[in-house]
Amino acid sequence: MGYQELYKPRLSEDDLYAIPIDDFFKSAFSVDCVIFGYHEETLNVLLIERGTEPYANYWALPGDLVYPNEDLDSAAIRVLEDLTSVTTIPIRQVHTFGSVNRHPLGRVITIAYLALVETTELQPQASSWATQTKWHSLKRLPKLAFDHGEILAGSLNELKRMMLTEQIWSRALPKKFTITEFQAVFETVLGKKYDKGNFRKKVAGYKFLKKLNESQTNVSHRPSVLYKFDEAKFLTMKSKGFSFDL
Amino acid sequence: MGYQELYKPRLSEDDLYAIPIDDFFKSAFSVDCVIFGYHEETLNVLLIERGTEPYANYWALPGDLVYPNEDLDSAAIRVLEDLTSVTTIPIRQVHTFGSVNRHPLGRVITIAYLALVETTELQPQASSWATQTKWHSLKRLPKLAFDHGEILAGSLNELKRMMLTEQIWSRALPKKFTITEFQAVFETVLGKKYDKGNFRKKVAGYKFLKKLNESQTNVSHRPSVLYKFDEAKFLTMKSKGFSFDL
DNA sequence: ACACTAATTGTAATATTTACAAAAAGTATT
DNA sequence: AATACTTTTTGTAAATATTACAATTAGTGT
Repeated sequence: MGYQELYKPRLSEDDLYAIPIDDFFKSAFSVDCVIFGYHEETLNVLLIERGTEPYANYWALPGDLVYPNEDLDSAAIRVLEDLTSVTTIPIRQVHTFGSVNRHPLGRVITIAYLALVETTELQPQASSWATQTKWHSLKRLPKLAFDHGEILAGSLNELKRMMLTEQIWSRALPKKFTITEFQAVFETVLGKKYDKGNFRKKVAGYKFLKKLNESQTNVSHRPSVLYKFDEAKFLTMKSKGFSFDL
Repeated sequence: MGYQELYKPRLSEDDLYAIPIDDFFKSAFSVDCVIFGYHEETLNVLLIERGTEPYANYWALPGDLVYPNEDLDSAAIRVLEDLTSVTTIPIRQVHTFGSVNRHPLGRVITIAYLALVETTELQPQASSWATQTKWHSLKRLPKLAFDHGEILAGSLNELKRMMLTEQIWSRALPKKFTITEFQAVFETVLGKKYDKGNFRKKVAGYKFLKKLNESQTNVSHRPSVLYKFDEAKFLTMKSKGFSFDL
């Protein structure tokens, strides 16, 4: 009995018990990293150009197969570094994509991870089998390899959700930032505009935004006071159910 | 070179290219279903007793290996039915758990799915290698097989999140329900209490809760007006960013 | 000193939330 | 039939929060 016949989606109980357990262990899984980059009111995503089959010369999310003795989270960090030299950014699991025919070489499901960073904080450099790595504006995307278009779309939705409940926005800003900059990140990612006076009043009161005794310099207008993010306070509030209501 | 040596988490580029691609295709994946059941202010979870190794005689989430030509979502539905005879409930992917040593037979990552239903709407019946299936109160849980304790804990958090953004609560209620019943589902799952007058005023205005020309009968107090859920209206509002603010 | 720009504060009109209290609509009991 | 009882449903006043702007402030550049 060939595979196609044996592994039809619904098996009778007898068929089920007839499959040797080892026959299940013929699949692989990969991780794909959706690295969003924010800079000056625009949102980008970090892509690589594939230098190897399948989908050679296509643009793709940085991703690769997971080693048999490697945890998923570690794999995502490792793969990202292998392909783009990007390191030490916090990534979060988003969703697992597992259509039967999504990969031409066999059954490969992929676990998507995402991050949001300040575009200029990273120095991506292609390595391993990636021939290029480049930030792409979300407004002009090339055709992507595999089902990466779908993965990207799903991850963008998840990013929007996380903006309101997680501290994921914090890496899109410098260590010290103004309320105006803070507002711009939310406006860009969520695609909404807010009144600046009202936004400030709502947000400047949060304990996790710590006002510093410092202001902008060299701006040709009233300099803005700088704030920094107090992650510990944020996590306390989050554990009590905090989320942004913007 | 043995596996343990070859597949150390960080390989040099030369090592990487030395691994034959087929060596990656030695893993398997499973799905695990976290079926929460709500009934009269208590929350349960549906467990099976395993009749087979590994973890024979342990209680576990209904779950099993995915066939090589089976989509993940289909697999979750199929496995749930195979083990518990439960069918036609909507399930949602939650998270993928992939620690290297989580499964004694080899590298198996598992994709967790969850659902929330009215406990009495299901007639679970053990079948296949499940020897029993039973609702367990979340307050008194047995020791679970594999990492299912962790999966359950994570899924409960996800359930709470989904209560505010998805229509997942709708299956915990009968077709026609009172605002008081609606409130009790939220109170139970989220573990909070709300003022009944204020809750009603906030919620009864939502377009997706359609007031019927019907009331409770045979209750020894003022009978409550019945409502039904208009899913289409909910989905419209959701696509515009609606979420409960409770 | 004055113009210019964006940050920051102020404000009045609305709208919402909160904590209760009161009324309503049934059944059960006297 | 009247009264008690229970939970639903409506009402309300005080406190808060939101909204849409306007005015003020604190710098730089001319």
